[in-house]
Amino acid sequence: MSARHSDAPQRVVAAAAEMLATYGLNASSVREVAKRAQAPFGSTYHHFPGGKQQVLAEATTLAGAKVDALLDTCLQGAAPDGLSLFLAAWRERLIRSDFHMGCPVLAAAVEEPIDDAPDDAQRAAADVFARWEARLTEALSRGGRPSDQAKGIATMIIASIEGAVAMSRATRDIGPFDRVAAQLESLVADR
Amino acid sequence: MSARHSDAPQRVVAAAAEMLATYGLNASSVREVAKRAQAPFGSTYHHFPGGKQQVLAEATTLAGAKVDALLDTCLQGAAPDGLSLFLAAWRERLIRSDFHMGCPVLAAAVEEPIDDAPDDAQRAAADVFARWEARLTEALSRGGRPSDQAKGIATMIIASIEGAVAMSRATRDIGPFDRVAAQLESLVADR
DNA sequence: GTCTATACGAAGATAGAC
DNA sequence: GTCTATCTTCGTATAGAC
Repeated sequence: MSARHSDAPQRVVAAAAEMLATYGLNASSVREVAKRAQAPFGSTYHHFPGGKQQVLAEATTLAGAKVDALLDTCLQGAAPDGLSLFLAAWRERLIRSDFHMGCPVLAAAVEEPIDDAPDDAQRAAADVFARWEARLTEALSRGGRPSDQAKGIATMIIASIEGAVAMSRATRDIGPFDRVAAQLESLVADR
Repeated sequence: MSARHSDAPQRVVAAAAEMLATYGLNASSVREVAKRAQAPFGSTYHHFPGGKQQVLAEATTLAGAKVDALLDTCLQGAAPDGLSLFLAAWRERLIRSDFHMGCPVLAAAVEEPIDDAPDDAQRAAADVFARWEARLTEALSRGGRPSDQAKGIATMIIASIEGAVAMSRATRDIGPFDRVAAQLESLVADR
């Protein structure tokens, strides 16, 4: 089952997601992304006619889908245990990258184009956030939470993890992340 | 009491903080910052020999100090009420900017230099986060929280507000921020 | 279809006129 | 001290050779 076409475009999108996580949106140049994907620079505009905007929007969507799949896996069990698994995965990512890798979706969310460009990556980030919220809300409801409470807690989980990852990155200290993780586990266990 | 020297450097730092909040670190060019500060471009390197790194690090520190002062003002009263005031200020900022302005400190935290540059802005962000945590921890302790609980809650407050602001920006919807605010008020009121 | 070579603008930073 | 003009590098994007 070999691919009919080159899989360079997939590698490009994956490399873009990695760059987003560490360097942010503006610093993730098409040149450098192609270089890290070991793909020729010129072909990028053949596979991605929308240029940089398209590459980074697709990278944001891909990264969001990966996290969504992880969430799905973690949340098969009971809600508190599932959250712990998810938190452990984020903790591992921070440690393994020596606090250099954050969340690519957050990167797309906080950098707007300086002119009035279409801002596709930020829209992709909005969709991803909504998807994560929906998945967590559903899991919390399944776990017995009234659905109005569930949505608030779901948003809180996403927001605080995003913030905690950023704080731990900046301080190069797992402390902030661990403190937020403890608060979240207490919040979800509570009833 | 006129200033002996021009106050252009101060305007430059303030303009840099504004750009950080909306466009992020990499997009905040020295040229554009000087232009918005109505300061001549060439003088920037006279006042800031450290170049872009120095301008944005100082902008991060300044923005952090402003928020710290706001926190201080809000937290003069009781802890739950003080938090509400602080949340209201952030909510206002999101709405007034039509969801375009986020937190400049977060911007400095999540964008690393692509080479192995000194990364002064990120270090400044780390200091700011630590300062905010300390201020909130102290206020919560004053409010009667055991100090081990206080620090965890303080970190949670900062992380979740940062994440919520980013989520509301991306989705152009105050919903995420309001849900997190409600969760935080319940967390702090709880005992 | 795939990629090299290039156009064009904007970035960071500096030299040197005033 | 203050700022204009410029150097160099790197960005996005594309034209056109293979």
